[in-house]
Amino acid sequence: MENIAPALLDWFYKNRRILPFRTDPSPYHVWLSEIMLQQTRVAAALPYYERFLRELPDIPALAACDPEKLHKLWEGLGYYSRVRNLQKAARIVCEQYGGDLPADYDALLALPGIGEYTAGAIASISFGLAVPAVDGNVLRVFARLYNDDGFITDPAVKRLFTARVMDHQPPDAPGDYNQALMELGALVCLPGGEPLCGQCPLADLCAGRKAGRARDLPRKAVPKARKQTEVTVILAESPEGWLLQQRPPKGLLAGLWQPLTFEDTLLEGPGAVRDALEELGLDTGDQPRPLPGAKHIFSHIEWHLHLWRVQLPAQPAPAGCVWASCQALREEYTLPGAFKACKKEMGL
DNA sequence: TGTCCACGTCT
DNA sequence: AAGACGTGGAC
Repeated sequence: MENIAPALLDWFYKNRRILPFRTDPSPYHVWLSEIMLQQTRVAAALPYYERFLRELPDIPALAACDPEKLHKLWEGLGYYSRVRNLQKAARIVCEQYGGDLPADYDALLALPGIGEYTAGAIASISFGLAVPAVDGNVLRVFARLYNDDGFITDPAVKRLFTARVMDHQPPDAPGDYNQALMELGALVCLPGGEPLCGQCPLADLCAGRKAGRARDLPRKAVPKARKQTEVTVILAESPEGWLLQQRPPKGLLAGLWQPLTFEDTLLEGPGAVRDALEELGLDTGDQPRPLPGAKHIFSHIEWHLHLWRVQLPAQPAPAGCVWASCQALREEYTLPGAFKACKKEMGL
């Protein structure tokens, strides 16, 4: 196939979006933006990006940040391990590389939270190294360009596509080329529905378009059904504030805070709720009152939330729990989006 | 309402 | 190799 880079780069220089991490593509800026943009849309990530850099303008500041504050800066973005790995990596960078990211693909790849895609993005965009940066956009563009039926969820298919990406990469502009492919996927070679082939600089070269199959590509495996889970949440209030507990350090929503939550558990009726409170050694007060249910969908689990509200007398918080005022809840404790309905009920 | 985006990284 | 890991917005 004819080399796509000339037409692609020409299009990119005329049509690319002005984004903050492009205005100053320092290694730290590109790193942070790429981590934030994993599984997250540009529009959703931008306000987080600006605030994060205001609070933590460089890698040493990130390394030194209080982990609880770090969670707070990420609250609402999801995949919280991303920000924990970001800090782990920042500390390694400070200890091993004097606070600057290494200009080396393999060294980047070895850092926590940096996989093939992110290592390639930083190496090519910030350091000008001739390596690939293949994300979902690029896989879609190449599935169509080559009219390739392979499942892009298959690692072997990804390797083949990556080799093709490198076949077209100009040695003097690897970063622009990688970004141009992603930008084309984001603005023109759109997922689902109808790609905007009329605006595509590669339309004449595109085998998928020629075959009338662009909209059917890429192919991917059928996703597994989500596990359905019943979850009971008790919003317990005392004169000291709301009762919060911290989640375990591993697994789903690790280390984040929540109201009293019983996963895989359906407490039926106020009697069962009161028993659960007494089980924790709490002095129960008024009769627990049921609230409207709620649903939260994770990528792999569906929570059916059963909410209760109860007023308790002033007393010490059980082990692993705290009483938190609304202000403390806003400023210090990170509650994941799964508890959106609870936050509303608690006046947050 | 349900599906897709959303391969990204770690285990 | 395959499952774990969040969220919100478009359609």
